[in-house]
Amino acid sequence: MTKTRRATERTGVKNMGGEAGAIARLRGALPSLLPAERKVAIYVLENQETTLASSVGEVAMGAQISEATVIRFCRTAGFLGFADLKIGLARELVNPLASTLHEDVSPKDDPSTLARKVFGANIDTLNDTLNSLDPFAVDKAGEMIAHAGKTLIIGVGTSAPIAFDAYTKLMRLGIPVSLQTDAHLMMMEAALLTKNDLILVISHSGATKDPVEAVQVGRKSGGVKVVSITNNSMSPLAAVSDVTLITASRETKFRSEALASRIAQACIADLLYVTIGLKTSKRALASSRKIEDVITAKQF
Amino acid sequence: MTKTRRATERTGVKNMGGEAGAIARLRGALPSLLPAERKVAIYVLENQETTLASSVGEVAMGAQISEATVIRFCRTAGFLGFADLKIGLARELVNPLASTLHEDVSPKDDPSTLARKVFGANIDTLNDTLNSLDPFAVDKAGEMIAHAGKTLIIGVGTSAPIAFDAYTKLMRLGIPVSLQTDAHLMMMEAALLTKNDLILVISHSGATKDPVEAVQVGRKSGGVKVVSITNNSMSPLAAVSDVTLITASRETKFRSEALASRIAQACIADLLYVTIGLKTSKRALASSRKIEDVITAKQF
DNA sequence: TGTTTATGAAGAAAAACTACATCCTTCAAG
DNA sequence: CTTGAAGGATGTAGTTTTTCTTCATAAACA
Repeated sequence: MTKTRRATERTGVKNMGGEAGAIARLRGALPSLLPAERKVAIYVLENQETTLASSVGEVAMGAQISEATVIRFCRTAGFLGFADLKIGLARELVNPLASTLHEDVSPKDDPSTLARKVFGANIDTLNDTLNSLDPFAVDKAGEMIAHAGKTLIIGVGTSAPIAFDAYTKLMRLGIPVSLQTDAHLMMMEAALLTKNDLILVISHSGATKDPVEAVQVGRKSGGVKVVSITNNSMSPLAAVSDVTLITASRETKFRSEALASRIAQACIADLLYVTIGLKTSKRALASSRKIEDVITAKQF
Repeated sequence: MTKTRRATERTGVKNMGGEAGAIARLRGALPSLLPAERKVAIYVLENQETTLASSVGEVAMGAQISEATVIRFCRTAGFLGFADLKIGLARELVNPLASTLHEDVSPKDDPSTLARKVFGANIDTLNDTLNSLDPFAVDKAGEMIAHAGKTLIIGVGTSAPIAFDAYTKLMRLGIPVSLQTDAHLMMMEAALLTKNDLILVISHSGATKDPVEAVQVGRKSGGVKVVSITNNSMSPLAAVSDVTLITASRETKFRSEALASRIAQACIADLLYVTIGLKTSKRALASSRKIEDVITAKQF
């Protein structure tokens, strides 16, 4: 017990099997370690791959100290034991195969490579979008939707599924929302909106005629607010929007740009959903509880 | 030696400590394993986190077989032993501690933090799904869809937008595909399918009555093939599917699990799209060129 | 010189692994 | 169809290896 207390005092590590990454924990513990223990830490940090394949005895030999010290070190650094340290280390060591290769796909790719490329491309798209996205624009959009009398979501073609997706999300929150993916109907509904209302437009290019025209109708007749999700900040759509949320995407041969950006559009919709949910949490929680009850009845 | 030879012959695994990812190796070995060994493989695949903290005895108990079988399995699957398997597994498992931001969102989060959390959660979901996804199942599904007489895509509720999304993608490839998100219509259309046809089902829980019933109708009346995208490998849906593609998702307070998995479902649809595109590249290229021409006419 | 603390040696405990016995399954001969 | 031999699959029990603990010794400091 005395020893345990000492170790804890020295390193300040509280919960074993702790919260920080293994390597960070090793480094962080370094200054407060006893000389013999520090030897272990240094050896492990310098021989990470080797350590994974070694036993306590081998590490002890490598670090020129006793086995007991290796074990003591593991505990001091906040691991449950030597095995735990190895597991923690392994989790951080990037699997060499996992590294993203985001060149284009090829018919020669085996299924596994293909999966990594496609998922990798989508992950890159999300990262790129996150980096270029203006969080305050999202916040403002959320605020506007949360306080709008009614929100009309529109999108045609490949953007229609995303509009649909956004609709199911906002609907869940219990806010007044409607969806139109038909060019004629969206224009009709837009014409009926007032200045308390809002149109949320999804359009990759931002240049598709139908949704832009619907927006213009809404603006002219009722003075509605407009939030758009698009890949093009210079587009006609952006020009008629109060808030524009921009996606970032790279085109590849088999996945046209429009396709790649959809995942980013969906993710922005997701972010809007969470943002609005937090702003209206009482209503949102009540709504999602009601929804869950109903859904359960629909299952086996 | 005899035993080692047998194992090698059965699995075709050559280099121990091998080159493929651990999870891929486990899955790849599955079909050629003995019944008792397969139990271990299934247990490990379904309890990856638990396995990392378990001893041979605990895994044996969990999989309801002997310790010896666990060890034998490790060798058959191409690992040096149980410890090696654990290390391999740890290397692939996304370190839950590494994505510190993954905790739940809070009303106190500023817009920027919120954006990072939501995008981060979605990126994690994609990573998790990629790690647990069986690429060969995707390949097989792609093959089946590419050669099917006709593919009916179904999904209700929150899965409907994803079904819609999958529809627009496959449609682009020029393959015969239809979409039904209405419970009655999907059942009617399913009843008309023949054994050359295929149903692609999207259902997060895999337990929603309507799509499963539609699949049963299709199976009974026409003997159609079934591919499903779901989060639950043990679901009623999986039980009636020829190929099941599994998403991985973690639930958080404001983003129910069903919502989190949608991005993974969309990404799998994306992967199917690319897979099929490569298999039918001539037709696919011709189709997308035609589509691009038409779309341009719809823009400013 | 006494006390505290760091370290290692040796042995206890636990885990991983092996050898073998038993129990199936299969298949061929009666 | 039955029987039994052969071979393979699996579990039991024992062996080896590895991890961890205890305690004695050595070093540091007062």
